[in-house]
Amino acid sequence: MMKTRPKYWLMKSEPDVYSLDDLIRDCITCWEGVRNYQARNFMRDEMQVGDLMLFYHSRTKPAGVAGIGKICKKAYPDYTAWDLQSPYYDPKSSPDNARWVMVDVKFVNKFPRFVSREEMKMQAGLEDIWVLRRGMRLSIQPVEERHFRLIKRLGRWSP
DNA sequence: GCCAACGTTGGC
DNA sequence: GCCAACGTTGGC
Repeated sequence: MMKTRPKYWLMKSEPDVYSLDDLIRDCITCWEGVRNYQARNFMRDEMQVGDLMLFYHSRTKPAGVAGIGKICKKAYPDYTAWDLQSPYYDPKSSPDNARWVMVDVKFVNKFPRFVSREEMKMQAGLEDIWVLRRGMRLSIQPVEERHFRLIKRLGRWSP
């Protein structure tokens, strides 16, 4: 049986840098600054317009899922990589040969209940979600549909 | 702020 | 191409 493409994602952001509330303000944002090959490959090769993502707040207390966004533009070159002023500048990337990509994400929903990492760890059915794996620090992760459904239920999202 | 677990770099 | 050293991530 052929493995199906993931349609759900978890994307990490440090709220001090960019939070879900920032996305509410902006409505749409470009997800710049991903500088990890595995994460890039997920965006470049697998993400499609219409996919839903869990907006995960990392490096904060508490960490966890704040809400939902939707991929609204497929992968295109991350131009911050060739912007000398950008913290994401990478001399190995250029307009002729873009090494990094980004997607655009549109705001969908802020959970009525923040779903903390602690709660996720307690939750039966989430034992094998990537984000809870030991040592897992990938900033873009595929999420199984059953995990996505469970988390949006915990967040009391009823579209 | 500590530090374990990763990912990347570069000497050999 | 190995692997030690270094830099980063991110929970705690």
